[in-house]
Amino acid sequence: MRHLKTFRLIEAVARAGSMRKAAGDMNITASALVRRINRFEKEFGAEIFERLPGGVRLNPAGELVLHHYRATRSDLSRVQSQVADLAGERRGHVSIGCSQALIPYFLPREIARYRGDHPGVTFSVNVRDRAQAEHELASYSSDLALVFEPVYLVDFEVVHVIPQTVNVVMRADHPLASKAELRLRDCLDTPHVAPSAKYGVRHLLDFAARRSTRAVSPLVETESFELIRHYVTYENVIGFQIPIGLRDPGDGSIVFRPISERDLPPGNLILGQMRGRTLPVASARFAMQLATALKDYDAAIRR
Amino acid sequence: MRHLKTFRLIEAVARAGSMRKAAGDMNITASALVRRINRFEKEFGAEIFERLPGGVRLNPAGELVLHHYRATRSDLSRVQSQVADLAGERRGHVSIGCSQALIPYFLPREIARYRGDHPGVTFSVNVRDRAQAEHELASYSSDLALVFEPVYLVDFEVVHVIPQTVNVVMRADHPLASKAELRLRDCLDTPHVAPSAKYGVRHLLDFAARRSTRAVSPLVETESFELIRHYVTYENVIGFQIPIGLRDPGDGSIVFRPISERDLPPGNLILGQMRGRTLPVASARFAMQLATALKDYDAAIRR
DNA sequence: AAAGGATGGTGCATTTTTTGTACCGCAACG
DNA sequence: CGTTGCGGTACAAAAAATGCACCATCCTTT
Repeated sequence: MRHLKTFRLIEAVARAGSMRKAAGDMNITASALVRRINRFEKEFGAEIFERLPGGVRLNPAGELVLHHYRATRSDLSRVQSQVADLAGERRGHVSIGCSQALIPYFLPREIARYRGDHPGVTFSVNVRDRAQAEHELASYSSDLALVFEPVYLVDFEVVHVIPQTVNVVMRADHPLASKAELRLRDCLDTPHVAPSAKYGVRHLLDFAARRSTRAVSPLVETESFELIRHYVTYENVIGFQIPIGLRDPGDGSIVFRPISERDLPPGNLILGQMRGRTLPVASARFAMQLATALKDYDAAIRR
Repeated sequence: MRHLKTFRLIEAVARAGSMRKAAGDMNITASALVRRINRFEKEFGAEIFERLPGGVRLNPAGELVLHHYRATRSDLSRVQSQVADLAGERRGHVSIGCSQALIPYFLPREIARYRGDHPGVTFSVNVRDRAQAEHELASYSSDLALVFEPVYLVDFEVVHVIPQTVNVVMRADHPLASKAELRLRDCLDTPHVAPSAKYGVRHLLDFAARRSTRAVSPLVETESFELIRHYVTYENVIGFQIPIGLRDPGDGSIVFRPISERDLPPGNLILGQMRGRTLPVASARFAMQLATALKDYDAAIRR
């Protein structure tokens, strides 16, 4: 779409922080770019950039314009995919920002299942912490977010939610493995590995620990749940993860046990989108599939 | 905004039903227009118009594109007015589609009051029946609708609602003028003037009459409530209108009496906008003012 | 303090894009 | 069976966007 070229340039300038750099990025001359920007500002009726010594920066008006542009672009591609859909082509693209727990089992299975029905649809899947995931929805960088314990920004709209109890992960020969359900104090008294503060699991643990005037003091703190899952097989300590990110290998190499709800209320695993946005058909349909899959999963682990 | 020129052309073609006519309307050559449309369809990836012998017509994909364009244009002008607002200029434009009852007293007063605070803001006010008013919201032709007994299309979002009882309008020397409240049967037994079927007042009357196996049989049927209001001063018959469109002149030339709620439930006077749309600042602010004005008005006529 | 380098901005020639003119093939209509 | 109006196209003219060389300004470095 040629019409939107100026907006792409504006976006490039905002990103680069300098017209000359942006010109280089977009393979045009600085002069051409400067004139486009200036002409746009004149037509628009207001300046979009602050001119600073050493570069430019978006002013508040520019932020609004950029947001408008992103909304427009997203809506146009929605229209395109909708048209392709009614032409029977069933193509499109779905982009998801999600928590790490969804990466190993849940999302791959669901994506594969969806692509089984609609081979023309492509996906981008990116791991994001809960704040990032919501921010990317607001900037139209993602269509969907599937995150544990989101921070609930204003533009976040819940599509589906299931509760998830934090589980302890450990080797089968760990002393705590014999119990069916663990108390929080047992976990805190035992050497443990934990995710860093920006993750929902840690947030719940910290909150519950504070309530009993205790503290989470991990011997290894990491941003990677994959590391946690593997670390407990190398040193006989415990880790934490939510059930949807876990699967019993069956060989007893690792087991997982829920933490009692008396100590730690279940957190919410939430599928969300940007408030008020009409998603492209493919994303909307995939969101529906995810919602029912989450519902079925939740029903399954409760029986 | 030059970028949106192609869309304006598409709109013109859709309206004219023919490329050559549209080219004339837009003061360009048919060939230029044809190429723009064709190039757009190629870039967009689908045809937008059906080519018929004798002209063209939007296909479903084209309807989607046109809708996208209108949404984009509306959002851009919203951004512009928002920018103007944060620059302290307080200018903008508000367009309203409303029922006739709002024309003589309520809207002029509210608009004048608003313009007292914000002289830079301009208005368009158009009388529309309830179906039209809602349709114009959906096509971004109006920002707000203020209608009696709307038909409630899917995209209609209620901002504020107050009940309004249908009143009988007549001269002070009419036999029915002596009663404080009228029964429906008295009205139907008396020669009466009524609005045509597409208006909410008539809809309520018809509905109530059917319930008592009667019928509204007006001796004059009109689309103009102004005519009704004046007609009853020339021939001693009764007419109908809702209170917000009436004001006691004080000289006894006309009086109005409510129809008993036992016979005719109050209808709803509703302020609405398009669902999910972010209005320009001026329109949003005026909508808030209207909402409180309606609330105050309703409280006043109840005491 | 002077020099150097990077920034946004501008005049002018050049290239790319868009438009206008003239024309074609086609279908409906009288 | 020609006429009329339709969408579509080749080619030249007009218009717009771009690239190049250059300027004034500011900050950093020497």
